[in-house]
Amino acid sequence: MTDKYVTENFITQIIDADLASGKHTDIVTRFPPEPNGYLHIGHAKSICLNFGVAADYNGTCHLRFDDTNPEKESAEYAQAIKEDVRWLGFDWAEHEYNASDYFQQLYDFAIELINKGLAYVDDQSIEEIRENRGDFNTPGKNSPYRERSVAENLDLFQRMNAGEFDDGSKVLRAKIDMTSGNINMRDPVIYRIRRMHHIHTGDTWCIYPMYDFTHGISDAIEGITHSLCTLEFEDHRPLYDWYLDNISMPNHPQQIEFSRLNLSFTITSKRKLNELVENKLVDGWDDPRMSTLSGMRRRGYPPAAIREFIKRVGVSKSESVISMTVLEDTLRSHLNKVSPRVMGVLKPLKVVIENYPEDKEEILTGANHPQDDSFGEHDIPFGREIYVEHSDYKENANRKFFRLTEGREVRLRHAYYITCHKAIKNEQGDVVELRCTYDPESRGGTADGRKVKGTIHWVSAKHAKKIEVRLYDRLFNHPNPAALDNFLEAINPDSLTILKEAVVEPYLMDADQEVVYQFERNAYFKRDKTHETDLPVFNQVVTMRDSWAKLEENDD
RNA sequence: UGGGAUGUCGCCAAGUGGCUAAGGCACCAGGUUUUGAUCCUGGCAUUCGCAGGUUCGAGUCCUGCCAUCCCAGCCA
Repeated sequence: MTDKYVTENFITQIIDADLASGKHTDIVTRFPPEPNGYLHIGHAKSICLNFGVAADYNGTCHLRFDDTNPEKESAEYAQAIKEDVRWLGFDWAEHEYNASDYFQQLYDFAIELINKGLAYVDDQSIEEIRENRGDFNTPGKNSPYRERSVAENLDLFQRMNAGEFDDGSKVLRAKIDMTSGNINMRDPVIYRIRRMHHIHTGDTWCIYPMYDFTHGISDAIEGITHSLCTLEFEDHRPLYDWYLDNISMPNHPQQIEFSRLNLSFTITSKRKLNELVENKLVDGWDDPRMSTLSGMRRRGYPPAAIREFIKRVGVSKSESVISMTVLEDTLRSHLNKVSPRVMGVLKPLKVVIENYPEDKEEILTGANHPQDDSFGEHDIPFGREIYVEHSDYKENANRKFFRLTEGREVRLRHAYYITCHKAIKNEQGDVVELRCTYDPESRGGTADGRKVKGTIHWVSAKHAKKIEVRLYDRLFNHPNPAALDNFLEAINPDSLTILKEAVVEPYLMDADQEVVYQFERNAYFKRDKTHETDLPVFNQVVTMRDSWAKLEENDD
């Protein structure tokens, strides 16, 4: 059960019923992006659902580019989409298609509709068509060209295709019902004239089919059994069905709609994401704060964690906004199991251990994972001078603060007990160094049974490797930025913090740079390969849960 | 105002007329712990948008109302 991609939901119930009734024996789904932008977390839901359902039912999932509008599409986007889908962990094998592969068949089906008297060429202008479509309260008016003969429509449509008419001067429309309550059924446009170079068909066509006409027929051609899409297409379904019912097509896929994924404090609108990039509010489409798959990849989100997140969220028809904490918890619980531990100090404070010999050096060992021995262990150099986290010292600490303060003993992780005796301040009064002593007998821990509550992380000053660390917070301060008049006003000015003084133990720099490491007591980090400066850059994936911070907050 | 949909705990989400309304996140309280992490234990909806009705029995069926979302591209 747990090895499935998708938990039971209303869609899998439909599939189960279709399998039980014998309507289908093999399940075929499809992920149909338009190659006009980058994929984001919302697409991840569709990808995981379509590919996941196919995998769970031992079926097939096609990747189909919905490239019916050459105006907005590019091969670069298509390439990026393929990379993202693969990265998420899915494989369409040989089933990569384009809606444009079917342009000839689509054209022939349009001819069939004309021959059946179900489609006509309309000469009305775009404004007239809009005008005559009516609105929610007013039924539409039939086009004056609606009753043209089949022969005339055939002639005109063929000439549209031959390039005899200007862009926008004519369209092919389905003859359905201009008074329908469903505006999609008020003689929808099937083909428009648009002289534009297409990423796959080049200049062979000057007429392009519309989404509604193309999608269902493409599904049917490919033998898709269940065509899963988002809620806003619900009232397109009658049209999807109408086209398939009125052409010579034996199979009829079932369109099923589910609700989009919305994540609190984030944005998933192509237009708005683009605005962030254009206005240089982020460092490109793959900025680690972006909700794009490329951004999450660069941030260090493991694909398996994203899949798990989508699985946890479930599939339904109710509009929902998933709390960011669900994503964070999924990330943490995944990372906790797979991340090797390492010590890194983000904001270093020097500690001199006065009773540790000047020239002495020791190699200690630390487990790579506290609960899983199979991760092994690694060497950690120790010496007289070390760095500890600045926040692990507090001048006036209460009893609940079990870290460094004058006279208090703490444990250095994987090392000795030290006791702080004195804090050295600079002229401004900032603490710049701590003088401590260590207990040589305390290595390994238990010593004489003293109770030492606090254990802090550290890095040997002599062996420390400097790195740049980038901490990320939510990009927006508002739980639903998309709902704002101007979402840019909700931008969190502190979404990125760059730390250039951070140090890590040498082991990290020798280890695999592809994996996400836990800097103990801090957060999970992954090496940024894309935009490095003079120092190695590490991106914060997600922080650890911090009940101390919560405690402090509640005390205030 | 027409058409389509949705309303179960702060956020998701099971539930398909019959034992005490799953589970996750969040939150709260405790325990273990060389990460204030992890892990473990316990708490957290007398009630399912509201009001009626059917039934021995309703979150599940019926009626009415209310709220929210989507639709008037030659976009997808």
